[in-house]
Amino acid sequence: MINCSDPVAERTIVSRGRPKNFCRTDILEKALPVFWQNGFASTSLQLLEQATGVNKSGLYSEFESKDVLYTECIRHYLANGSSSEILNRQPLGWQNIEDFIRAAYCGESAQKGCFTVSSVRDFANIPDEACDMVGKCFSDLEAVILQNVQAETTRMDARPVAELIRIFFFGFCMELGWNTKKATADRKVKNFMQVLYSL
Amino acid sequence: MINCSDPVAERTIVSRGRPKNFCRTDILEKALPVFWQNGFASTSLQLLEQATGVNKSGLYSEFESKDVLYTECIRHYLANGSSSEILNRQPLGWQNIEDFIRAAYCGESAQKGCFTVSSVRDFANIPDEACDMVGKCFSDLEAVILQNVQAETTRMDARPVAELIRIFFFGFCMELGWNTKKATADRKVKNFMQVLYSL
DNA sequence: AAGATATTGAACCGATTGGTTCAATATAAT
DNA sequence: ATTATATTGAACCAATCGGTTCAATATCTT
Repeated sequence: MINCSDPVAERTIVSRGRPKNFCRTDILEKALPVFWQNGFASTSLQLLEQATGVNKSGLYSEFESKDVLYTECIRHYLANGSSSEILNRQPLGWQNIEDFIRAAYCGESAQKGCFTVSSVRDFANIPDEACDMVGKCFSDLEAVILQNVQAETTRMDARPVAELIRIFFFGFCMELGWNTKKATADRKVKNFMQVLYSL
Repeated sequence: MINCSDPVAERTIVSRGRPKNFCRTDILEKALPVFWQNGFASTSLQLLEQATGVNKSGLYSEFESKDVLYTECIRHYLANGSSSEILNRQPLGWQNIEDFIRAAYCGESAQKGCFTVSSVRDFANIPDEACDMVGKCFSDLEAVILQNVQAETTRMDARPVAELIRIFFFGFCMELGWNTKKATADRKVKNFMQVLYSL
């Protein structure tokens, strides 16, 4: 069974022997939603085996522990899965902010919200390295939000506005795990943007 | 060792025999911060024994399972621990909103934020009854927030403003588990209230 | 076919999980 | 002292946890 998108692409040299059937990236992308939905502690190796289709032996040949696998999921999400690149689109401004927030529930992903926001609740249980990465992600996020705010004209200082947006985004993502109705989410975003326009 | 505030008070009749050394409420109040900090899955019975000072046998004589203990913690928190009664103070208005948000980190509790908000991340693992109670709590919360908003004069409709406040509160509580500096929290609340005044 | 590599399944490990049972003991009223 | 109740600690239980090891097999190159 071939469940790897392109495992050969990750092989540094063409060697003889049985070719790899899965690659690191595939495992990460299949393990991530499991961590996302269940949280770190409630995600057993059994669940990870089922989700990735890779045996426990295989998982441990690729990752040295469950901790490392989780950390690498975070790293991969930050590098590829998050929607923060939306905030770099030109021109900077409110539209980017709105698109970014909407991406939390309008993407193709089955999971709603933001993996890093959800991971905050696991900070007591996950590796320090994962916490550090998420923390850095948050400050980076506020920085790029700030740039978009500064591109608009506001009566209030841009910095507190950027902070408000980040906090709203946090709460908004949390509620997406709770109330997943798209119409509700649409209304919240629309109202929030109205607030931003008036600041 | 007497670690019960008033166990006798809960006894319906004065019976002979050894008096109770602990009471239900004491256990709930000591177990709650453990659940709060670690989440449901990572809170083992061993941790609960240590925190409550009550043997596993004693815990199971009082609660039929870990699920029930958790559910009762939620119930007790909603009835006694939350700060939502602040929102009923007269006169209704912005001051209540501000006091309520501030209570999330200015109380005497060691835990910052809101237990029910934190519990959202455990929805995949906790009993349905607990989820239902928390869900009802949220709609109740928004209703009473709305009353306070309606007591003020705003250009925007009161309902979206109330919703914004609840979402902000969610995100704010999440960040309290992440950044616990009081000065930071003070600034966030101050800025948010400025936003509310302008709506 | 031979050699090299990838992957699996199963067996195993010690520790811990939530949960049960019960004898022993402590503390009260009678 | 007797009786009734509360509480403990320890011994269990089956199941699961994260983690390791390895023989067997599958799939490639040569």
